[in-house]
Amino acid sequence: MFEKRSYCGELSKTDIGKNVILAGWVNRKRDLGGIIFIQLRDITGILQITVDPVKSPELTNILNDIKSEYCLLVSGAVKSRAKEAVNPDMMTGEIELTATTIEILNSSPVPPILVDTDEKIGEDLRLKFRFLDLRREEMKDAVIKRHMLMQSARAYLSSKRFLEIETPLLNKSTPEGARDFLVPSRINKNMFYALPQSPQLFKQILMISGFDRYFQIAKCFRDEDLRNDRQPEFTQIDLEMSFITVDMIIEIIEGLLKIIVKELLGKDIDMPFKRITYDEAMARFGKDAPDMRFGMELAEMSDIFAKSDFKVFASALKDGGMIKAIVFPEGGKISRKYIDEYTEYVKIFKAKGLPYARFKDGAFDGGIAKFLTEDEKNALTGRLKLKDGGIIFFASDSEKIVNDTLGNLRIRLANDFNIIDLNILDFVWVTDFPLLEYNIEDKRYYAMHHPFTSPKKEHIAILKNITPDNVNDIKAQAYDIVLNGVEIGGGSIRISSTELQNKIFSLLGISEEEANVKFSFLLEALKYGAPPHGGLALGLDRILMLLLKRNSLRDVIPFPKTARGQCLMSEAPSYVSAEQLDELSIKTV
RNA sequence: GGGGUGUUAGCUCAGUUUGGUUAGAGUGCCUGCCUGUCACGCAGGAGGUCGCGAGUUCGAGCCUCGUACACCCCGCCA
Repeated sequence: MFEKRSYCGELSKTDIGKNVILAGWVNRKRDLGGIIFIQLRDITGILQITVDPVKSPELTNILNDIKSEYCLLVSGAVKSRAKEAVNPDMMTGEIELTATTIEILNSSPVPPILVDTDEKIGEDLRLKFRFLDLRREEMKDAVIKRHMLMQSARAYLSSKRFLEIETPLLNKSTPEGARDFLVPSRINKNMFYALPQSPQLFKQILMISGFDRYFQIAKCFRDEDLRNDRQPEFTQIDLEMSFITVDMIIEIIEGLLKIIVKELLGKDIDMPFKRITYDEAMARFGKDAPDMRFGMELAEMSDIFAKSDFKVFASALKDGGMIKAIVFPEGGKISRKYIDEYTEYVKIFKAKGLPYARFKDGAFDGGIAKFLTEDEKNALTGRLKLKDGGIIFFASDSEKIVNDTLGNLRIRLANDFNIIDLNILDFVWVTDFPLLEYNIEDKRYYAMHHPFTSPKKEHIAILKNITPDNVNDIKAQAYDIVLNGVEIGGGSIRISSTELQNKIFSLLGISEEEANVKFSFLLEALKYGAPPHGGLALGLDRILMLLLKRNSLRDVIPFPKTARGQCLMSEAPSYVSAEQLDELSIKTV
């Protein structure tokens, strides 16, 4: 029977008259008394099965038993529907199957969540009963699109001479970066493997080994707190190339993203993508992942208010801070209630307040308008290209707080007033990231990307005289790819010289000894004719989330974790037996 | 580590300015009727530890405190 199975969603008018066998689940059953309809669902779609108890009395008993989510094997003839019975909203709405036999392959209790519903089901329930949730159209679509994405990435990269090579999941722990998930070694008492945060070191080794183009659809693990766009285990399309330039990498990735978008959405996207430097992104959008689908850019105001008597501005400047502003054009929509809400909102980013002023009938009004001098008003009007009805929001504080405040407020306003065209796919490269950043509390430098990132050639010289003040002038050959304001990937040209690598380690406060303990195999390998190389990793889950317009990574991962890192279905993580712990020489507290 | 929102029937939610008799709706489920439905329809019915634990009160779904879980945000995520 199963050998000759047809699929519900693949039958059409051309199959009319054929006898077919279908296997699937009961989506809905409609018992009209004299006639019974069963919507049968399989991976491809839904087909209506009709049964006439008068003509098929032998099916009557079985029909009484059949309920939602029963698993059935049905045989019968494909028939065209009468004109008035056609359902235009259904893919198979012109045909139906008149059942001659129905076998119940398995029954089902009343499902706790309805598969065929548009109603929003609580996420905890969906995760607990994921096997039912995955039967829902939305999830099924995500899983299928995920497959399509992976297949088209494999085909494309293979065609560009990339080899798919696996790297170990059981790795050495490296304290730099995110927290590692640790795996105890039974054979080596008191020792631990770490699950990879990314295959970074191994893919560089592969370059040195001469596999000059590598890719992997790689599972990565980071033991950090979760968000709607962050899971403890996630998937990267990871790649690395030898003998390349930043432009070459960018071109290959643009080609990859283009075919992915074409495959999943049937859309053509324009190439090449926009490019913006990190410094410009921070200046204009306040974020290193700018959402450029709308305006309302941040404007520098420090010079205009250099002599301001307004205490908030004056003290911010005196403390070495800055002043920026954004304009929301439809200020009339911003009621007192919104102002209060946003004033509260920006406190999240450590802003002390949210100064604002309205521009109406050629004059400033409300908020801090009364503190503005004529010169300041004129300068504001010009720089912000103020139009009637606009409202200006200011931030004055340290650069970080100012950018965080206005960068996030800008997005918040755009969302609250629906000014973003959600059909746009806005890809942008962010280039020239700083190589290092200085942490005031720890009084040391940290790698912005990772310690193997190459500085721009022309900036290597500055490394000798690095200070917390000029650290930002040293740019890396590092780049992120951003889609609609979300980072979907990043990479860099790597350091291929032992000498430079050691120099960077010393700047990062990693002693030669320490570096040898942590990265000995890479440092050793670099000596043996390491080719210039670089690469990038794309967040597969995030790309899928954005392309399918889902709000969370959990909606594009078949079996995701909750915000506390638990799997509500399998109930991982869990306690383990004393015997297991004994074997590993581990004591719990 | 910190902040916010939520938790009431299987599911999605309402629950009244201000605490007051027997906690409601839609849907699902069960029973009956129904030969062209497609969110079938009609009639009837069952279904509740108001997350959990304390407290205030004559009286708590509602107020207070604690706690668990889910989601969102800050920190964190080279």
